[in-house]
Amino acid sequence: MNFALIIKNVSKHIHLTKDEENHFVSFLKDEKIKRKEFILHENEICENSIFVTNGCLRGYTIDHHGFEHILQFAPPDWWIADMYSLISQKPGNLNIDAIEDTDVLLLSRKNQEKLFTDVPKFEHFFRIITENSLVANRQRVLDNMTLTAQQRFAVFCEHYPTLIERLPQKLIASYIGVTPEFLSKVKAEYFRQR
Amino acid sequence: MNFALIIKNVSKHIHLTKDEENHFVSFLKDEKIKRKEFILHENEICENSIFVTNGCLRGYTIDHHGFEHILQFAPPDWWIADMYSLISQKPGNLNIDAIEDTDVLLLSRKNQEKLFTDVPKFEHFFRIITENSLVANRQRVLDNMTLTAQQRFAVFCEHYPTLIERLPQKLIASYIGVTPEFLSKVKAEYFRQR
DNA sequence: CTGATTTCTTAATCTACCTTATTGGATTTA
DNA sequence: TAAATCCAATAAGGTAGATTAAGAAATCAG
Repeated sequence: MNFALIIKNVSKHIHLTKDEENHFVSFLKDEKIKRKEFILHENEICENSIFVTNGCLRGYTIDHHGFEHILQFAPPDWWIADMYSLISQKPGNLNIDAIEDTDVLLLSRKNQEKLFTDVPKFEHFFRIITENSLVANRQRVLDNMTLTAQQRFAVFCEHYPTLIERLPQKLIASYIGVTPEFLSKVKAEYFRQR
Repeated sequence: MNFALIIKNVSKHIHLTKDEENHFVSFLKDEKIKRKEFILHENEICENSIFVTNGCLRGYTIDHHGFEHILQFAPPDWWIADMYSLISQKPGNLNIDAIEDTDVLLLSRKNQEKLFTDVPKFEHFFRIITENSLVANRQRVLDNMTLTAQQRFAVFCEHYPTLIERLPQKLIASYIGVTPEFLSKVKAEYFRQR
């Protein structure tokens, strides 16, 4: 099992001793998810914070017309969870499935809490990444209110260049909040303009 | 100076001794903001987490057509800040001004950091409220993608009944992401339907 | 390798919401 | 108390993006 990536991820914000590293990884469980398989369904209770080491996940809801709306992609080195359900331990509205065959590490809510008491630095770590995530989400709310579809596509291209190559276009459409048909049009215009 | 409200707010998530309470409030600075006065302008660096004890603030951006888009209201018992700027200590894009004459308590970034080392429980507290805020923002992203203007208005009514009475309609329009004219129409239909 | 399925593109029509404008009432300010 | 400003409501024309449909291209499973 390869913990190098998650250790590097954590080390961006806190410094760990060898003992603390070992203690941390002992709380993790690894899992493999095949393309199109789910790791969380809506109406389930989310038990884990999920860290992606390989492949790519997506978190999305389905509206009452049956359309999918993607809240988040999780390529390698990213965390994903249904935060509402994870915190409240009530059934959530997020589906998480694999866009490609994917390897993940799972940190259960219980283990996370133990980790916080055993190694308080981790409380600091999760505060920081939660803050960063909050900042990104607030900006996304504003972008969705102030920008046109074309501008949102441009922002996505700048912000997630690796995802642009990796993802089918209709998933990007579902993330920026337009239909695949309209994104196709928007994209054609966007590239004509340069 | 009245610290009862902020102590009660903090006590929702952590338990403080008398000493810790006193230590905490010694870090706070109080300020009064008149209606229409600013406490933060865009392109400034946000130095404080702001806690409202009285009145009401709003956080918003201005787009390149000069239209305002409200990200957040802060009635009494709420925290507000330009999280991006506060964390990065770079110039932000949020304006924060007062909708009514408002009393606030300010916790500077520096004092907050001191607080975390002096009383680690506060790191826990801020992790929790940041998580809650993240959950609300993620849901807002999804609501904006999946709901019609009328449904978003209904959600706002349910979620913030006190604000509905308190705020002029055009501010609610600016929060849910429609023009005041369209909200007027939407609202008329909404109430006709019950 | 091949048929099946998924994905992308284009185009015509449609609709939720925007823009602009006007009116009258309510609040603020002088 | 007047004047100025702000605010809610309504209406008509305009636009970004949705819907539907259908063919082309790419990808996948056997």
